[in-house]
Amino acid sequence: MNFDQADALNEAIRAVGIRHRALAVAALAPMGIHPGHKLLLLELAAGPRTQAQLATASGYEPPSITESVRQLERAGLVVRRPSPNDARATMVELSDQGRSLLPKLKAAWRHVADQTVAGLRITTVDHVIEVLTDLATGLTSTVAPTNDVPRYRAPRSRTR
Amino acid sequence: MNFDQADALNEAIRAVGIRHRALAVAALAPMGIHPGHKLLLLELAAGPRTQAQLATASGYEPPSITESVRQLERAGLVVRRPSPNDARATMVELSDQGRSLLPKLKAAWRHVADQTVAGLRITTVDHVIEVLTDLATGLTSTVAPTNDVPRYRAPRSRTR
DNA sequence: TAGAATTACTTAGGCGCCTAATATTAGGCG
DNA sequence: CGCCTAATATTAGGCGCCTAAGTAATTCTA
Repeated sequence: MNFDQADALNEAIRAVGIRHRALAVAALAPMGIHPGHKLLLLELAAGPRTQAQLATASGYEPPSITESVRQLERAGLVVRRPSPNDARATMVELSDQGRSLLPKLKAAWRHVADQTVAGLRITTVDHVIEVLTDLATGLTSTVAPTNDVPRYRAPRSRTR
Repeated sequence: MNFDQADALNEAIRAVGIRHRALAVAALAPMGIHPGHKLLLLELAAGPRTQAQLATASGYEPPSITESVRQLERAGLVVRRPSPNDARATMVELSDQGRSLLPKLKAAWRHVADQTVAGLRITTVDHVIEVLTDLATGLTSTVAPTNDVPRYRAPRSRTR
């Protein structure tokens, strides 16, 4: 690939990412949450989860989960309680308030997608989804093996 | 658009953005710079610029430019000097060291693009560029008018 | 030409997410 | 049973970028 093509590709990805995130932030702000929260809430819609499960599902690191869950709890959207099976783990689940927010959340999420494709000139929505999905799965399989370290390494030992 | 389509689109964009950025970070790290710096260096390759011009060209806010230029200066890639025409403005230009880094920088940038499309299964590179460019330009014209405030508002007055 | 508005940049502080390091619990195995 | 390793969660601190608010210089305008 020549430089101009590469630059066009890279910059388009960067621009799309930034703009899309801006749309998501704007759509979710009225509910008092941000894009990272949305992922967790929608995952919790399927049932209670430990924080480790939330980390895997969302792709965020455990410390980020700790903080986000704390924020969601403070907002009253989520409840934390110790796991009955594992004294290390914390179960997180939607509160009634959190559950009642889901429809509005999904509507906002659809709105973001609609806005994202509203300005298309030469392609169709299906087309965009197809290409982006292909790109995303290709990237996931390309990037992941590069750093074949697990996402979260437990401490090697208690030394020092 | 139904929810599953919307979610697929949104998540694909999110995933592509994250992965792509990870690739860019990895490719630029050996040179001691990060993706935000790259934009500035490549803009400066075309000639000296004021920080305000860099802000407009890169899409970053002036305080971010201040910090990034400071880092690039500390790394010896860039030189700052007062503008001869305007005592408020600072001219930024590449140092010899910065200029000599450009070829490696462009190579890394091409490498990122190559990696990005390496995993494609059902589309071609040209296709991806076409779709993403369409999406990016559509988004720019959709998002920008929403908040039709200039990117950087000077203080209204010296009050209080 | 003097005051008001605008522009260039900086400082201060926040936010979302990260890595490193740590405490605690769980489970495999001699 | 007693280790040793792995897993869960947290604290501490960093990074890139942001907004708000401030200073100083310039331009507009009445």
